[in-house]
Amino acid sequence: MDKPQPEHLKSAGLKSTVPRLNILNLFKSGQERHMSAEDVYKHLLASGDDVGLATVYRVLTQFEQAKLLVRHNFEGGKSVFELNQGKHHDHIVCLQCGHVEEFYDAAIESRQKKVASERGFAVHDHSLHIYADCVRKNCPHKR
Amino acid sequence: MDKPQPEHLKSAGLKSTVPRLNILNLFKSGQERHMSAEDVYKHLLASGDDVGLATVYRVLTQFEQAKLLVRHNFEGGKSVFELNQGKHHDHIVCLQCGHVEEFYDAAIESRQKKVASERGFAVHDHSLHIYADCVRKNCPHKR
DNA sequence: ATGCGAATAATAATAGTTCTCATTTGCAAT
DNA sequence: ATTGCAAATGAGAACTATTATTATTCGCAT
Repeated sequence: MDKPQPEHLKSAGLKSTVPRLNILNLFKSGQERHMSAEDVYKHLLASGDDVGLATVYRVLTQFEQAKLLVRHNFEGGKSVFELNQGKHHDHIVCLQCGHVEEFYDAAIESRQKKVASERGFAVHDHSLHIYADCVRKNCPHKR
Repeated sequence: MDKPQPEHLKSAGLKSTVPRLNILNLFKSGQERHMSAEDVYKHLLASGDDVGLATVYRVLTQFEQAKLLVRHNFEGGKSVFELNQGKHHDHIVCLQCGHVEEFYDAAIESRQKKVASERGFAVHDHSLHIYADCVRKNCPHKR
């Protein structure tokens, strides 16, 4: 269906290889927005692309450095990645079903900058995760 | 020097044992505010208290559940604990020296609640970590 | 087509944490 | 004070996520 798009890899200084294209396309396909290394590995195997788990880890890290992906460290120890679409956002994670919802709040962002600069810090980065339950009895995000 | 204070353990429904008292007192001593399991383990061994690493992990988790301690998952994968002193706060972590500074911003807190409730989530918890550099050339928080 | 440096796959190794289970301990009831 | 027993501990094995090692393979400029 969708052809590989090596331009993004080349412009990131990465030579275009089969595993890299497969991983990038998996994220671009939009099937699942947030995936761990294990998730990516399983998706690729399931769709017949033979790949090594170590390669998945390496490529995800490279993509993070190339700013193609963003890494998140949610509770639970494992890193989760998502396509970097330019617009920063924070996350609400449902503790019942694991569903991740994104949000952006300008007021929160600007207060953070203020707090940090008042204390003499130059902000690199931040992570804001709200851990919550879907309110309704039948959690709408069952997996 | 400082006597054990079993009241806190009892009221948390935990029977007062030697390792638990030692760990609680270590945090209360205030020497170091933020410690990983490994940190706690080393401190205890260094002060002559023989303890098992598995016990440290177990007790830290129990103390978290009993709300005696708060767990933080900063970048880097390992959990860090601090004494729960009632007042919630967020953290700025200096990427140069690892120093952790605490802050509280009412505006950020209330915006978070608003964002979550608008989306039908009941907030359990949140974590906000700002990763930054101390602005000055000579980072004031050298370790 | 071919050669070389980079990338890969398989596997071993590591770090952080949890589990298992035999032994010990806290403490309530004698 | 002793005893009994459930709960807690310690030692090490096991587990999970991730990184390192290395021989083989691949992308791509020539």
